[in-house]
Amino acid sequence: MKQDYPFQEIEAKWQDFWDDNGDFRTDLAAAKNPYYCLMMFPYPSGKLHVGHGRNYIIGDAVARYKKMQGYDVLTPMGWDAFGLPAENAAIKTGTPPAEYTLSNIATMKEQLRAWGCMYDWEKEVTSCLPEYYKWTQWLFRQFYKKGLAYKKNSNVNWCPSCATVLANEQVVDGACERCDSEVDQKAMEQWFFKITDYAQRLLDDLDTLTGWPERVKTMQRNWIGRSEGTEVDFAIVPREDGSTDNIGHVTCYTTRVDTIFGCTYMAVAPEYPELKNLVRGLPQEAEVLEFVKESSKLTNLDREADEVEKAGRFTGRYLINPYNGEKIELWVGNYVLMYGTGAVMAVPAHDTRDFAFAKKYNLPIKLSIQNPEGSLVLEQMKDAYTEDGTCVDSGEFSRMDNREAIKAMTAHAEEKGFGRGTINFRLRDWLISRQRYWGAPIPVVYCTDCGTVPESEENLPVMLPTDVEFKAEGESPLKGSATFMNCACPKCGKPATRESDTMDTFVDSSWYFLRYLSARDASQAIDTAIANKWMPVNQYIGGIEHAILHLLYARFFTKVIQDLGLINFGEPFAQLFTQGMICKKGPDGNLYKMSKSKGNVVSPNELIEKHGADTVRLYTLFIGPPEKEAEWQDAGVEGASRFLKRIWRRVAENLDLLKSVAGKAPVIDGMAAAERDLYRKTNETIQQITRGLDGAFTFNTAIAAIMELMNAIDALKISGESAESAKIVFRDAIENVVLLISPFAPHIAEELWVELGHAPGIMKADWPVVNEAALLRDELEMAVQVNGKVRDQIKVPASATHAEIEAVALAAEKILPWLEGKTVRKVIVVPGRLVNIAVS
RNA sequence: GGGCGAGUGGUGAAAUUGGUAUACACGCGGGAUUUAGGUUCCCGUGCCACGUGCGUGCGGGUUCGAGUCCCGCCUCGCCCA
Repeated sequence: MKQDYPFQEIEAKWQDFWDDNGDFRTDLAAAKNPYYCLMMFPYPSGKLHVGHGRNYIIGDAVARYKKMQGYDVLTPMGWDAFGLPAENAAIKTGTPPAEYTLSNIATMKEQLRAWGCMYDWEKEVTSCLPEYYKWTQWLFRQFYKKGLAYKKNSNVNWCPSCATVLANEQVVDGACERCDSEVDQKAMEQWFFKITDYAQRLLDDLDTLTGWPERVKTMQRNWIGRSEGTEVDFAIVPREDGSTDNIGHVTCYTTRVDTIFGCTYMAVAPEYPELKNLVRGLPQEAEVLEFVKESSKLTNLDREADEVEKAGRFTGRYLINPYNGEKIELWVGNYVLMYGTGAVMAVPAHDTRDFAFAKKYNLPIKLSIQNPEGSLVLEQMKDAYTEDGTCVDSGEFSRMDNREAIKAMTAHAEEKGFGRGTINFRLRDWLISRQRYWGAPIPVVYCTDCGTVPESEENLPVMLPTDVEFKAEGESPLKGSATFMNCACPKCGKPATRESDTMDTFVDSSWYFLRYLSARDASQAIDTAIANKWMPVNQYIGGIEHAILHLLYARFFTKVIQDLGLINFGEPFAQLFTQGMICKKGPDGNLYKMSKSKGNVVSPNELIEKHGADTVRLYTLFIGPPEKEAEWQDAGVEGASRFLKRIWRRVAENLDLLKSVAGKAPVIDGMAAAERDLYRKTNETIQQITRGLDGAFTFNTAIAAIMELMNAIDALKISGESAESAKIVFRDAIENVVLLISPFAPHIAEELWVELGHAPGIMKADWPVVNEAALLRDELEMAVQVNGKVRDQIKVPASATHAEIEAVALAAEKILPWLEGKTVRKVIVVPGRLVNIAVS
């Protein structure tokens, strides 16, 4: 055995061994004790840095730990391989997106292997390959048949200079990422998934996800944004010439109908469908239409944000508040979105935005809720009062508690027929259309005779064409491909045109975890029996940045697929772990998330070459609590490296000694004190690490505990002359170090395991079990405090009673001076910990 | 503005959930081995006025005892407005 730690040699060797041995290949049908360990599949961006590594290293450590516990662990890996960067690369360099993507995948696969992160590559999925996106399209078809995929007019980001549609992430501060010109909102026909049909279930089932971080569930709840409110119809006052608009009323949605007696105007969104009709022929028409045009340049995000000033225009029309018959003005406001009904009743006295708006345009303000102290005076109000209180000037509802009034007033509206209680969600339907090339084509055909027809199942996949041109400007490259666009109508066979939109890449990632389970099955998307056996995923590991969209979409897909009868569960991920990002100081001295653009990336390749994969793994896990952000410090890697060298050396320099006691179990009776201490420490370490890994993922403290055990091993000062019992305890401790560290630093563990005389394959060894007897002590060391300050340490027999401990403490040498001239008021004994003597 | 989370040595961080604050590591200082050291091995390392002292962002409180619980602030982060 080499005296120096030959990491390069052994790491390559064991990676080959795991491959050849099929340690990470799982027989899905035969497995008896399934454990599905899933990491979020990456976008193949090119090269991974050590920040990305955290995800895979945590996942690999969990997988190895669970294997040692006897589970049949499935750890698949794949590629979220569609998306914009590949298309941008094509525009820039002319490399076709497929080529670019597949070469990135090859690079990243090698990196993962070099890290020692092993996967069942037989189940690899690559979302940009026809064998995968065929089934993405097949699922679209199922959604379409269920009425969950539909087309409607919606705004897109439009760059007038590039003459192209932009994705949200291509819009930076309202300007085009590429040419910096101002981005417009342009209405286009787009495809949507009807996720709103599932809003209530997506909300309710969050309560069943006990293995998810509360934080993520809260974020999802807020995103779904369920609110209970009231819809109220405000009748439109006819024009002065007596003509009607055939509209009748404007319906608004409010969660605070209790304030409706304070409503002094109504505001509709610039996109309000009837707005043009309402202003037709009025003096205000031109100004209102101009305002609508201006507002359309703002994205919804801008309009909700505080930075953009609330603005509006009077439409020239009036409405009647059905509760009190008052005539109020109808305005159009840029802060009103086309959510709900697209109209809001404005109550300046009790809504902050309405207050600012009313002040700006000099609109009336009316108090309708009085605070509990009764101290609100309209003239002195500097801002809206939005808290609860008592209704005032509210007709028959006056003096009612406002929360009660919401119920009573909603009931009143229902009775009179001018309103109704409604549940509203903030969640909008999911816009899946992308006017892009590098995505799964939406499998729909437009036929002059049959209209919109989904492509038939036997014609799937609708393949991405290769006769395309990538230009910075203009329409989606697909529109320029004659071979793609011209097709036969699947219904009548006549010439027809294809949909040129592709699907949002979030669609691909919404079901990949199901496809892993039948990755090579050419006959179906999902193997029901296998999916029901392996799902839900036992442990999902990924970044917090996907807390909302990806996880919500994946949950939505799972529920739809359940409703399609293909699976028998409605939630995909039983246990979720979100790891924190790795940051590093950039050249400017500030701390940033590791990324190319900040110039603070650390590549694993050189580090692995210099220190070995196990060192990089160990440091990555030791850096801090895995759920929190962490700062990468190059010097820290040295510490991890030093520790592994030390373990190696300890085995190498004592190899004969270790072998001389192989197979002999420690016997507590007759152990010398030092041996007994080490044996106890070994078992305490096993206990601590096992508890840590089963609850949270406390890798950092687990590694610290192994380091402590190593310090205890060295404290024994073993040598050839030591007693055999000492050698046995020494070997036991060393063997446990090797076993306990194997999920974190698997290569060195495998090698040392063999050196210690075991058959190759440490993952087949059992995870160590605590010997409870070893944990016992016959003597306990305890601190003695006087008035809460530690003044001495005492030793008492483990069997000592409270009274006996108290007596020892009160008689302790260093304690006596503290008690002189004082009265002992109280003595608290916490066995095994401390004695506190309260004196005065 | 609302919600959630965090604030502990020179640094990354521990603390069995109300029980000896700073484990483990980095860095730094000293020593030994070595032709040499970006090696290895020891020792030391919260602060200061060196005490009967102080110390977990700040100020109060509960308790025999508070990093941990309660009240009020300050700063930072995330999410939602």
